[in-house]
Amino acid sequence: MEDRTRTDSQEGKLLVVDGHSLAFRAYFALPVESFTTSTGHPTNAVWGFATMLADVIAAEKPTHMGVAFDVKGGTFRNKMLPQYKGTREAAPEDLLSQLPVIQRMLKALGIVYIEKPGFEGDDVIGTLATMGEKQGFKTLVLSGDRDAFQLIDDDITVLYPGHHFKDLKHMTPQAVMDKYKVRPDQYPDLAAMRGETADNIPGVPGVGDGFAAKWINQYGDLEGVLGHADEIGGKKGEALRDNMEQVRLNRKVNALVRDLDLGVTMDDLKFGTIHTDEAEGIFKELQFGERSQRKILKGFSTVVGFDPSSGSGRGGSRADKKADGGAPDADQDEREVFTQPIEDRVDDARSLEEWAGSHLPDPDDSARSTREINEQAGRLSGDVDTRHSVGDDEALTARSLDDIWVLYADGTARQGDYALRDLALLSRDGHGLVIQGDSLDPAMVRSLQHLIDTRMGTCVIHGYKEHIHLLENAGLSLPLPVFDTKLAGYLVQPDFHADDLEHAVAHFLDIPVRKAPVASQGRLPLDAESASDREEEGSQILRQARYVMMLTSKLEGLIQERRQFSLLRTIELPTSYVLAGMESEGAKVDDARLKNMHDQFSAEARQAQEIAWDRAGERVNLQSPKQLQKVLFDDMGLQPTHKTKTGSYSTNVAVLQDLYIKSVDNPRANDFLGALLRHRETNKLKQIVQSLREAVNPRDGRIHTTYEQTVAATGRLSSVDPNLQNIPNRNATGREIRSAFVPGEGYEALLSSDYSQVELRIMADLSGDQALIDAFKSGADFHRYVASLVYDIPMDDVTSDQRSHVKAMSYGLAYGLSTYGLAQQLKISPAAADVLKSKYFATFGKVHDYLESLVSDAREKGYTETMFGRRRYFPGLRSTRRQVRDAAERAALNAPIQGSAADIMKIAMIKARHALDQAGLKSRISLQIHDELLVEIAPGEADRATRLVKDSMEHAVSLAVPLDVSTGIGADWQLAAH
DNA sequence: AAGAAGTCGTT
DNA sequence: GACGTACGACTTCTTG
Repeated sequence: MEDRTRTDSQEGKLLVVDGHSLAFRAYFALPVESFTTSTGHPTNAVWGFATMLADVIAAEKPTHMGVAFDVKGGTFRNKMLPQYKGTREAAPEDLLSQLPVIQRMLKALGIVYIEKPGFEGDDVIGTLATMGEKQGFKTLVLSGDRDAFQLIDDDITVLYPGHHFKDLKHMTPQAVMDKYKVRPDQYPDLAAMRGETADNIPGVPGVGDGFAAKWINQYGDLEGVLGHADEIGGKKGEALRDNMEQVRLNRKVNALVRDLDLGVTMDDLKFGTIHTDEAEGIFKELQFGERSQRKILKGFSTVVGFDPSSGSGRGGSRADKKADGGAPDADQDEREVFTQPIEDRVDDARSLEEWAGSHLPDPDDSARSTREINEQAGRLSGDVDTRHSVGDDEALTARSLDDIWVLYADGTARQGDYALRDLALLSRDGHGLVIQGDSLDPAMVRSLQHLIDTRMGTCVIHGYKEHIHLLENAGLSLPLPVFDTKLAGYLVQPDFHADDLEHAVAHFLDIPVRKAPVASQGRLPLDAESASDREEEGSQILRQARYVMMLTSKLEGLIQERRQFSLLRTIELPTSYVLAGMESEGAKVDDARLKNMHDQFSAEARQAQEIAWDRAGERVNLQSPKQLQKVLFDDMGLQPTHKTKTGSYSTNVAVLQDLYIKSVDNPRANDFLGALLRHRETNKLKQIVQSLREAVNPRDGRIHTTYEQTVAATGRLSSVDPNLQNIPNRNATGREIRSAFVPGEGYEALLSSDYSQVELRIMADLSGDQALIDAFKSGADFHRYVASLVYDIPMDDVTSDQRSHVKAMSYGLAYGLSTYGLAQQLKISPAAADVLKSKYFATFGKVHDYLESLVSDAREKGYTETMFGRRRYFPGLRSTRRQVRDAAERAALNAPIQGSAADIMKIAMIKARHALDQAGLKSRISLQIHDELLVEIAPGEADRATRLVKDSMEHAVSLAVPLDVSTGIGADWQLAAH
């Protein structure tokens, strides 16, 4: 915390604390699960309160102090405003029970606390602060209640917790001006108009801080604003006029009383004696860790010169420490381990090696290199047997992660451009090394590479794929690490999305975490950064590395418990390696073709727009659902058919097409709808083409997408920046865009290789339904074959309608499709859909049983599992809300099927990459679109590459049915389709 | 500038 | 009263 202590006045420094608001904030900021005694008593509010107070006292060193509390029973405010704090009164029992404990603790620590019946803590605070000021004290008010802002002036500062409890904002007059654009004394005027959700005080609807401030500055104060309410136009003006009474009332309620008779003098607020025994007794009762106790006592004692070490002699600490004495203990009370690693420095290759020698685990017995990826892939050689393991989890698990180190790199990675900033190496003994990317000379790179190659078997990384890119930028290659906390976190909880490392730590370790400042995101050119900035960054990156270390112990346990180690090491990590390669290489596009398409789509969209505008009689924004609603349903008087989630009338294609058909008698509307539909389509295509063009890296004319490996809850990949997994394919016009994807220089063709009906084949395997298995083994047209079974007619007699109905039914199964949905999709009656479904299940009884069992198992266990042990949890299955439950059931039905398909494709990619490398081919995997691989083919390699890729995919796993892969080769992606 | 809502592209 | 999974991206509109 930076030192903001101003020159203290002669009289001293007074700290006034809003006990309730602070306890309240602490309670909600800290997860109660991780702050509970063994007897089940919550302690999070007490702990947060005590540590924050200790911090503030240590940092500000006040001479006098008082804590104010609210008293049970109403105050004068409730009489004016019955709903006042209506929401807050319902404070959870878990919090209320902690308030007396806090008061006991304060007493033991020699701190005065004050309650005044009929008034709030706020009024006590206002009074104390005023008293202090009058007597010449510098005053600090620690409060999480913004009403306190009105007290601020040159001598009174409010310490206000930011979004993260514990980073306190020093609210000075200037800080209030900066944030709210009004003076502190005007703040209550502003708050009266805005309202206060936390206190259940309604403001003027639609008016926030911004508008309130604007008006106050225009008219001077609240009365000025209300006096001129007539002059304020728009909805907000109207709302203001409608709520003048409420606002006046709010203003009365939020004024703090500053002249209560509390019966205390400043002398009473001096620090008393700390009753160490009593305090420690309370801490013990609360089961605070030893470190917490010391920290709290030390904080409070700053001001009275108390030495914590004298009073708290205690039995020996835990015996599981590492040999080298003073090193931080990795296993200590995790919620308060923020001990910064010891930061070491090296500036040449030799000292780097020495550092590694004395701090990192010993080199592995066999030197590793990127070849390990091949060893890993080697384990996948031959068919992987489905039931259901890609490795021996026991054996892998036996490799303990005790002796590990963390490699953490920081930098930017985007669309094929990668820049390493800093690199941190953190050892288990608490020593950390920070190396600036731009300080790496060739000798250091060589040392570093050697260090990495020989120690990757003990290295933990957070995000292997990203690290491959960053290190690649520095000329370093990165073999498989032993563990990846990002991937592990994803396997443990695939639907949790951590935005960053800090978020993941906060989530998995249940601790409050300081958010990394974003300021370092390259806003300043490097040379403009001061030395201290870089230094700050050094400790920053070590802190991140420390987080990775902390995550490792937690996640390792969870992964072992779930037996997902082989999933992580044999599928996910090698997949990262393959993806990194694909991202670096990118996919070549023919920009001339893209430009052509763009011009064409633009022209068509413009044309359609002209017609639409003409028929509408106004220049409606065709991309604004809101404006379209007005034109269609108000002006033209068409009948809306479908509502959106929020209750407005939908204007999506289905509706527009429906309206189009129904409006044959209304040429104006009909023309408009036709033009609108054409505009929708062409404009969308235009956008897609445009975004592709913008994504082309000028360095190589290629598009480098980023595959997200930890986003899709089912285990699939996703593609961003740009998304290359949703390039149009359904109709001819859109499909044209695929012709812009071409082989790059040195390559002669593209190979498209995709699985046919993987998901259905997985269902056949998992359900063991003999009829379905036979259908696949027959080698006949699958859907036709199934239709002939379902309708009990010869294959030759199956009509195209029957075939497509059965096809839709088959796919619908895996999605938990309702008969209603099926009927809609096939445009048949719900009754007919129902008949189809019964016939289908009569034919494939075991499929039905399997799907049922999937859901009931999930309900029982709480999760589903893929063939390779990828889990997904479904809390929604126990929801009392039907809609939520139904959705969860459908997802639970789909997850193991879609997820197993994803597992299989990942294995296939690893194998294909391995096979291509082994054969010494230049051809390379370019894109993955869930069940399709697009491969860039080098001259003369078409046949061999096709065979290797097809084979890798077909033999990724062996199921009860064969995996069928169809391939095609062409001069562009569209021509490669088959 | 950020977020919500609506729409639509893929598998 | 809704009614197929899983995503990413674009635009508008509102709010700040």
